[in-house]
Amino acid sequence: MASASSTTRERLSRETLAAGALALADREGLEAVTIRRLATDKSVTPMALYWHFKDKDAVLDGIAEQIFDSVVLPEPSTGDWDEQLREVLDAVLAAIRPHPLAADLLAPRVMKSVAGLVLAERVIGMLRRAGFSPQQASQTASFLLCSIVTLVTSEPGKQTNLTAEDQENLDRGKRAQLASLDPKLFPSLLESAEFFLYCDDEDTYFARGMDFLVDGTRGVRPS
Amino acid sequence: MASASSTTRERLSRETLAAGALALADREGLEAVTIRRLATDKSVTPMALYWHFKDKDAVLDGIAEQIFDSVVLPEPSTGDWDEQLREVLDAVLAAIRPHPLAADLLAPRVMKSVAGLVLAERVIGMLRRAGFSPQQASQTASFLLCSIVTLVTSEPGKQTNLTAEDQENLDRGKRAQLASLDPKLFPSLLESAEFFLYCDDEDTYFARGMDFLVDGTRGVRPS
DNA sequence: ACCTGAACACCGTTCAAGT
DNA sequence: ACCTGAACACCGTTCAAGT
Repeated sequence: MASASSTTRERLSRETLAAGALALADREGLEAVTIRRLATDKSVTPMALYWHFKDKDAVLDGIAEQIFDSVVLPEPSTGDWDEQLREVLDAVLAAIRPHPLAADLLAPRVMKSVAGLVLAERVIGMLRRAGFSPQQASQTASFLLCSIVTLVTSEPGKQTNLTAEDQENLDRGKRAQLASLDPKLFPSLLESAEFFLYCDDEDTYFARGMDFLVDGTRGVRPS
Repeated sequence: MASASSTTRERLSRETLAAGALALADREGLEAVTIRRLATDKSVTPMALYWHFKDKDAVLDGIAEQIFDSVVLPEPSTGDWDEQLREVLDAVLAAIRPHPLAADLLAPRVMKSVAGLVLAERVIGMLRRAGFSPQQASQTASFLLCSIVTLVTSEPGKQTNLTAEDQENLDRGKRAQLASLDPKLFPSLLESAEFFLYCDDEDTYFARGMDFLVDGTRGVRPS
């Protein structure tokens, strides 16, 4: 009977659809996230999604929301303001790192999920207590989130979702293009050529990024 | 006769098409930049564009190239490395600021135009002389460019291209959403609410952003 | 060299209708 | 409440053909 069929489709829900969308983005990139693709993946008609989401942008909101939900904010510590900032930024980075292909959705959507709001409140509050004005605090907080996204999305070698051989071909092409440059005109570029293609130590890459952000924040801190 | 007609179409060229594409992006955003739209704007068939550009991505490359071309790099000065860095970053910012709706194209395309390569060489060279390793120099340079783009694209109130009234409606909605938050839970967010919607002084906003970037770079500088 | 015409395989979305 | 069918207005792109 129908109930025994292994292909019976379970009911759709906002949550399972959003989870499917995030998984798809992680595997194939944001361009692959389309209403029609999502529908066929769930063996359903495209229009079925419109019951659960207002439009495609709401689906993307759902992806972002899941990532914000995965941020585990540390307990407020007793350290200096810059140590506390570092701990929170580390938590955000940890949540975003698994999703380099979806991270671009986050910055414009902080205010559209409660987890995003909680995160923003946390960072802005910390900056306020560190002496920032409301305006500076909100601007700095938003810049910090954007920067973490930038670190994740522009890590050398991580911006793509190709097969190993396609990746190799693309790398070979870039290497050739760089190698064809005049060494008199582009000495530093040629010297660093390899490091545009891959990142040999991700952890120190991100650690340095975090150092940069905390130092930068210290630099613009009033008085 | 036809030669006297004011509507005679002049010959297409890669340059005029790319200029039209940039102007369109500036006016209506990147989503408006489509092969078909560009074609009808130039009173031509969509397929005509494929003579001048390999595909749509090449059109976007053309937009990015124009912005990179508009960067006027300062003469190498005799100041400290951080002063020189600041001067170059200011030049990049000045070139990107007029194009908030197209700026997202830049970061992945630095290596695809000569102006981009020249810019990258300049920054990486400066960082090398300041003591950065080739790897750190290239990573920092790429992060700096991304950050300038971030400053421009995420300036409060500038992420959109709506009519004045649509903008007001949207702002009213956001204000209402923020105002509905629990003041016990989101005190700092409510305090800064206005500053998510507009930026009262763009110049100091950008100046502080540049301070942040130079201080951050100082912070991660070796030894 | 430069452009057109017709066609294909995709999109998001609306609206009425089914259960 | 939840999903389908048919239709519309868009995309990018290929391929053969015109001048």
